[in-house]
Amino acid sequence: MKNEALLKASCPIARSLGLVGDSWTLMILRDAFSGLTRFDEFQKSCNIAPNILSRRLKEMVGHGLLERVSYCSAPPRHEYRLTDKSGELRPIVLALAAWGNRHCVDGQPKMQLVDTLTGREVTAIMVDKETGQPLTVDRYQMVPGPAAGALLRYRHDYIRRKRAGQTPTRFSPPGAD
Amino acid sequence: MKNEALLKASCPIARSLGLVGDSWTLMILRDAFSGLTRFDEFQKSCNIAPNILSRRLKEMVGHGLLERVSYCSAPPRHEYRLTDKSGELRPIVLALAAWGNRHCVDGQPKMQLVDTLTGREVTAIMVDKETGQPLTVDRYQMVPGPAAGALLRYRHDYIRRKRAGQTPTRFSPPGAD
DNA sequence: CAGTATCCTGTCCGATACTG
DNA sequence: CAGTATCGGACAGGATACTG
Repeated sequence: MKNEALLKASCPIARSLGLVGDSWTLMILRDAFSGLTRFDEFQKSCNIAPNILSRRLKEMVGHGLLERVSYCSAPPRHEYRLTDKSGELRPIVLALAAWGNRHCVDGQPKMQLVDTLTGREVTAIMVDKETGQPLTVDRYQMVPGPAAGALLRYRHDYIRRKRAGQTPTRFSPPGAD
Repeated sequence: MKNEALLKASCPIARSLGLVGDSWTLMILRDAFSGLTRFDEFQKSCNIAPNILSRRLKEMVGHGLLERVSYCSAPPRHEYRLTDKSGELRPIVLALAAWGNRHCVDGQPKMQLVDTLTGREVTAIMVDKETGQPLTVDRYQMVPGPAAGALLRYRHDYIRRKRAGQTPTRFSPPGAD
């Protein structure tokens, strides 16, 4: 899937994936969340080729996921810092780690989320900020917003008909969206 | 990054990315979460080439993310259903959508998470299941677990020294992990 | 409909060498 | 250290045609 195509998509998930739907990017963010900031730290921790890392870091800076900050003038040295934008991805990456521990690891976990105040291992869940309720399928759903395009609306309608049991003719959304 | 390499990695995030660190996979899951189940539904909704979709669906079934269920015998027809494993990714994908709405969309949101009981738009946050506290950086952190390998431990130690101000020699972890 | 089979192209990536 | 430059191979992805 082309990155640029995703970035222009109408669905917010698709657009997000255009920015962070790449394994290297997420691996770099993982390291940044744990405190790494420098080129060779990322390179060795991720075990990524320097040219690839260079390209990725530039893209991420360009997308506002990292900030390139000089911390030494002679010789010139930079570090890559998280931004507010990428900082907000931290819970998502943590959730992915927890999911991986449950489903992709055999035996004991290799990394785990803890409450540093108590040392207790933490189970993270997503909740409605207002009510504190977990985001169950029956109650919480994505629906087309005010700016939704034709494809999004069509899909939502189609699914409602499908759920109602009237499996409709077939899925034939209007042109591009 | 090779998928197989990620799947064998020691870090749970890397392993998760080996399964779902691909844009098409996440796009298909997005559609599955919203209720689509059939080949042509995915194909048209994602606008993905049929051969690619076919490959992806097989991989996902092989990885336990989807289940292929026959719902009609003549002619033979199948649908792809979410599993428990992939169902647990739903909050993560929702969180990604919310992040995308905040940071990757200009103007009004195209899709939004609502409480279907009230119609109110929902802000989703990750919390500690026990305490209900949001996962702030200062209090909640990933640490090496009982089965952590050498690289994971080295990185964690290195970062602690780095945080303590004693920026140590440099990042040179032990060999593979 | 629900896919499979081919072919072709782009590009992502890894390896390596080089530089201020 | 913190990158850049170059090169070749593997593979993902798009288009298209075909089938039960």
